[in-house]
Amino acid sequence: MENFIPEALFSMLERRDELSVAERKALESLSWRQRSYGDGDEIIPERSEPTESCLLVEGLAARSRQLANGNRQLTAVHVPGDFVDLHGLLLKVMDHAVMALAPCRMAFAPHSEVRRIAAEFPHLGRLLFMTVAIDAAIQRNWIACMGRMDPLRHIAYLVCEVYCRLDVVGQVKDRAFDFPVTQSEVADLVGLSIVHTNRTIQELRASGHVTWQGNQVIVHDWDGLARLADFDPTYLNLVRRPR
Amino acid sequence: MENFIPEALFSMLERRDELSVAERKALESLSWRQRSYGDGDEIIPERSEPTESCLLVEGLAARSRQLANGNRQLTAVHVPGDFVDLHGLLLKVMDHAVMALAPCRMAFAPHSEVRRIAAEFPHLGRLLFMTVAIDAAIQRNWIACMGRMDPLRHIAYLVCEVYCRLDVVGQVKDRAFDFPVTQSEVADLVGLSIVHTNRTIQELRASGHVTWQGNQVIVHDWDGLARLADFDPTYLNLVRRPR
DNA sequence: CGTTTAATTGAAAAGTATCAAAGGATGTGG
DNA sequence: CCACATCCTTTGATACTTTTCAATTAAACG
Repeated sequence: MENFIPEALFSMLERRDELSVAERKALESLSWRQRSYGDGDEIIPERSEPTESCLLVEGLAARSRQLANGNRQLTAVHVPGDFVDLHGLLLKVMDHAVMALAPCRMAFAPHSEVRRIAAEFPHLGRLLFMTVAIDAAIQRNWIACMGRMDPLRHIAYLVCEVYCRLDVVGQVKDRAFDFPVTQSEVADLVGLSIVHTNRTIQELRASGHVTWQGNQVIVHDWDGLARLADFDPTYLNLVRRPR
Repeated sequence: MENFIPEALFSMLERRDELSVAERKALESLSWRQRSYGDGDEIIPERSEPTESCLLVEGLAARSRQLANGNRQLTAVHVPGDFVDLHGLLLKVMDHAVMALAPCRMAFAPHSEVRRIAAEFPHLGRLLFMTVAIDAAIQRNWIACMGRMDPLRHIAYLVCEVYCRLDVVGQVKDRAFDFPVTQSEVADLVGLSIVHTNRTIQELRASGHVTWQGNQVIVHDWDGLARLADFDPTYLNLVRRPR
């Protein structure tokens, strides 16, 4: 893939710290390989041992864990700009799968090269690993949502988070964004049954803070929604500062 | 603190990869500062901006998130050897607190020095950031437990995980370990009410796989317990290989 | 030995899952 | 353009799980 420029990754990182020209060039210099996936496709299988890190360029993806009882839990959502598989670089064996929630374009770069630029540019390396730490922070919040929030607030929180993360990469227009997931997928995100998820989404609509029809979500009243969900974006680290 | 040797950290890392002499020396050379905490003490406050990373040397700690509705959710347990606050190095502002679940001894090292050795020894840096990725993997599993497992399996899973992690640092003897947490804390770990947690622990005892009296947990039938919890330790990355 | 904290129990209320079915939207082939 | 199939959303009713409230018992501590 000649001359692939990971723009969304730049947005994601530069929202948190400054990237030097050399660092940008280093990221561009990786031998990126691009590939597209259809809705529901498996991007990285559970138990596989990837040799490339992958970056979500376009679309929406999720981490998925299949349980013995047949249930599925989605443990993370990924938006364009997310370096989805740095985890695999550090951990070797996938303990979960990565799947496309919608048609996706992914860009892959060899672990060896990522390791090399991380060693050569320690600050860039820290920024890359920071994205892993941000993923961890997001997951901690999900744990809190699942354990101690009622379904209405939990789903409201999900909307707030996705809104903020999509906004970073310019995918929110006029307080609206595209969220191409079925209610069954939302159920697997929040850990509820489909029926209860449906009723909760209706309740959220009735609260008046959002319109959520088909794949489009419009946030009419951000402050009210954030208050409802007790949403504090600190954990997303949307502050530009030396790291 | 002259000549502090982070033995538990060595065990933790060497269980995953080989440490060179230079890397060990680099870790020993940090200007460690040690401090003790009592049961329930706050080690790192929410919203603080730590300038030191902290390592749990002895005791048991947890990450804690306080919600607006007054509820508390514990999002991680930490055992000796865990570099609890690398997150703070990468993320700057704490989005949660770290607290002592039992009397703890912590060792602190300045972020600047940790950054320096990570840059100077890229492989060691990767291993340190690997611990963040392992924390993330653990949290993903917690999400799956909370969302899609019934309480009995969830608590069984917690026992399996703590067992494995304490075993890495030599804290399991004769299939038994010390687990100095109240049922109210277990409730905040798994996201259930105290009453239901109590009943579930009784159910777990009745299954015959474990004895859990006071602070001592004895696992009589590891295979049975792991089968009950659908526990697969892959995500703990307990395999020694180049990373 | 009294005081406090933690563990345990019972019963009622609230929340959630499951089952079964009915609408709605979309896409295909005739 | 219609008939049909498919997938998703929505609804109602019932069974089950979990929380909450209110006590009681047990253990730890000065």
